[in-house]
Amino acid sequence: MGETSVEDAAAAKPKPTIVVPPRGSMVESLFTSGLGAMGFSPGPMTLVSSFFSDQGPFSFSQLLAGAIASPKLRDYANEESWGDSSENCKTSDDAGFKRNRPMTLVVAAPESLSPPFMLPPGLTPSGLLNSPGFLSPLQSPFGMSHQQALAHVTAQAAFSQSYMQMHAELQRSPADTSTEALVSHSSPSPSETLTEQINSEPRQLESSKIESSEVSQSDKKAAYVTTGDKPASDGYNWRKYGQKHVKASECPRSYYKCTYANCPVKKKVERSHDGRVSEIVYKGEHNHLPPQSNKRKKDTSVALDREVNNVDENVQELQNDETEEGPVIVIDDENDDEPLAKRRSSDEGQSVPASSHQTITESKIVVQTRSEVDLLDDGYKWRKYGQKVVKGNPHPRRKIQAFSKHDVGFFGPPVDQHYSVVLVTDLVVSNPGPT
DNA sequence: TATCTTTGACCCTAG
DNA sequence: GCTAGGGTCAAAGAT
Repeated sequence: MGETSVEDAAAAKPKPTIVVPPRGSMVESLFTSGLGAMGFSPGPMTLVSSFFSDQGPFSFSQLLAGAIASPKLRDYANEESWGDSSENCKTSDDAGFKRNRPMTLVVAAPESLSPPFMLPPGLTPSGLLNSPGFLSPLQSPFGMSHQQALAHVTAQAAFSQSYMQMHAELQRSPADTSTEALVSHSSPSPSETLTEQINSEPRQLESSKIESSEVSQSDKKAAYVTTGDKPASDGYNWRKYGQKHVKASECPRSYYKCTYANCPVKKKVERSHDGRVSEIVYKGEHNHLPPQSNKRKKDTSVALDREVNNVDENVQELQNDETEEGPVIVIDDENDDEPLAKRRSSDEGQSVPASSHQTITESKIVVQTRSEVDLLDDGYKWRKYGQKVVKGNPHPRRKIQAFSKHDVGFFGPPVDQHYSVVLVTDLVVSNPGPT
């Protein structure tokens, strides 16, 4: 991922904002009360894209922008007075929006789409991205890194927006605002509904995949990225064929192949030093149904179950790390034609069928925060590994790195003492599974 | 004995 | 053409 492109992305577009409101309950209650009871059963991208179906075909990026730009949502934000003001959030004229917003979470939208979009209250970015209500790794069959989760945040936001449209009269509930409330909800949340949908029937998966394919027509890359996946329950058998330390990550990376005959699917699993899974990257598409019985080897099951447990632990810890004030986060999703990573020609041939449903976009997420980068409240710890003066930017750029794939340019405070941080990651819109 | 994991070496690609 | 880095192979060891 080129640093230049990150600079371009940061410099080219003004970043409208999404705001993390103070701890509240309404949207949270949306996620906890569940949409499943409403009888929804399309795939996740169907759900998201259907909200904007009357506006023509959209890429995932556009969907995200659409969520951000929703006037309904803005109206709702005004009504609820979730946040107080910030100069960085002067992307709309809604004074009410500015009134009560605390530290802000800002997600960028295309230039023409400026109204901010409110995220569920009561969640800091880290908690938000890792809460079960947002397709937690345990619930999602393919999980996501926190940057990828950012994209899901906006997708979920679009989802909640639609929900709010359908329930305009929904009253504000005094629900528990604690993270535990999100964890222990009994009825399926919208995200759960989505996840269950993905998990359920191959036929439904087919539908989901088609939707995701439609959503990301412009994407040219294949392979899907997951984090904190639930390997033990992904239904497939894997054989480890390699492990390596990669420079981009402090975590050792393990390589797995699907053991099914002639199945081209591979996955990479990265673990942190303490053995926790930090990222799982799938590549290719299964050409078979998942094994129905417990045919997996005992060792594999044990190892993978351990991964699942680790991911659970991670969610808990990140939630515990939450603070009241969240950073300003800007999502700038760009679908460029840059190669995702070096790929061997043999891989390209086997893993990217012409009709591949797997899509991936290289996403740049700009985070604005009042805090120093080391304190960036996204639930992860960062280390500085470089600093340089960037042409056209009076502030030195500090480079920080988290687990892997997150190349970050860090700018000085541009406005109102907010720092801009560009996260570069692989945003996934995909539904792995049998065909 | 079979299967799986480990790990060093090799291959390929990008810069 | 060289080098660095990621991905894969395959022999050896472990279970």
